[in-house]
Amino acid sequence: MGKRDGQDAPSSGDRTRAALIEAGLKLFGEKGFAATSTREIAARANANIGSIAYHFGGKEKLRDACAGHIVATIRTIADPVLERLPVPADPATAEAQFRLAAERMAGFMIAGPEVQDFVQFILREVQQPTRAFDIIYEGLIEAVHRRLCHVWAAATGDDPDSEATSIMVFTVIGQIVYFRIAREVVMRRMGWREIGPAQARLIVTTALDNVMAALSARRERKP
Amino acid sequence: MGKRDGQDAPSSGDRTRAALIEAGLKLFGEKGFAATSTREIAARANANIGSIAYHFGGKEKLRDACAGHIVATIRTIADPVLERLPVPADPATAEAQFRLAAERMAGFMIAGPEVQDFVQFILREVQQPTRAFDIIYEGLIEAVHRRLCHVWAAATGDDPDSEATSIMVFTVIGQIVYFRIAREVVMRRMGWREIGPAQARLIVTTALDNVMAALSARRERKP
DNA sequence: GTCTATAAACAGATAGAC
DNA sequence: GTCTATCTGTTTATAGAC
Repeated sequence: MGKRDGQDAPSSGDRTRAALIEAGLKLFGEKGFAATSTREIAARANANIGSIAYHFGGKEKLRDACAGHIVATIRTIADPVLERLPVPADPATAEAQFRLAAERMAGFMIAGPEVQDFVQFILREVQQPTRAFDIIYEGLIEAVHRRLCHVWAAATGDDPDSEATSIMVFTVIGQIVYFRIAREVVMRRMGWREIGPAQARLIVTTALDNVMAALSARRERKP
Repeated sequence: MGKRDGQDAPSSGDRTRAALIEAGLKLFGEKGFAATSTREIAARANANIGSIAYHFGGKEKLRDACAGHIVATIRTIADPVLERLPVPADPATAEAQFRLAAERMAGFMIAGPEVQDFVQFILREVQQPTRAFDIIYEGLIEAVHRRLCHVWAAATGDDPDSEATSIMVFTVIGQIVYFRIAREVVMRRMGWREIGPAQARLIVTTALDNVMAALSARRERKP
């Protein structure tokens, strides 16, 4: 049943299971958990209502499974750079790596439509945490933030575990995440009909200018 | 009936109406619109279920009324500085005013428990706009952002209506708003049990350092 | 494993007594 | 204006046929 390793041909049950997770992810992210009915999820997954109880044991446990799927998918891609790549000792190299990481995160958050479902699901959990939040926090958010703290510290000479460094990194993340959360506000105020590549570039450039200005200021203060 | 001016003693109907708005504001902000039942709202307001239909015409229109109440309440306090106070021509004064505005906004967003219900309600609308979002955007968000753009422009010499200025101001707002939205993430990562005055001070100081560094960098580039 | 039928609880809206 | 009773539809969960 696809439980021994990832090489078996997916069984019918596995396919239904995956379709339910995908549908749940999309709908929970789009409309919220309470506003999404199990009927709607089953319909989108081309499955029946009973299958949610059969495969997961209920609506809430489907949400947990969605969180697990997000963590597993992203870590498959990100683990090499998140856990194994050494933090550069040279400040200039660390700065370049921090810049690159911020750019990647911005691309992920603002533009990339492939992972839009992931981002919306995560943001809802961040704003209103459930058990699914624990899964995402422990499996993803903490690792990303910790990594960024160490790279930032290598670039500035600060202590990677200090409160100041942690908060500083959060302000960087905040600048990026805000444009996803307040997407509608930004579009309306700017008169944009979408946040496409051109708009994302302006946003990322501005945010990175801020980050680099803060980084320089911090380095000058402590030379 | 309290419709002629604001000086009449509030009638029984007015009191029920106000209690329903307050309860709706709180519950919609806390749990979300879909997850909140009209029965729950009526119970919290010490009113009956029928009163929501009678006073507002339904659950959705109660949400609109909540948005209207937020706009009216905040503008009563903020209008003098938002609309009537002239933008300072002197860059140094403008900078000080921008700094003060950012501090106020941070206090409002992060600490102030009096308006916590307002903030949570607004953030939900921002993330998933309904008709209530239109009310808040047009009555509040646009005015605040426009004002900040003009003060920023006076401090830097930039064009207040340029895209660059608008986005720059959004990155400032984003740094502050993020700590409210991702409150749980920050608390968990920092090992904080609350974001009280001491924590808020650290956050605001860090964010303002960033803003001031960006402002200086921008001014040096264009002297 | 899939799918249908149904149970039991709950939703929002409304009619009508007071 | 308040409050109760009730209508109509929807919700999740489950039992059981296939």
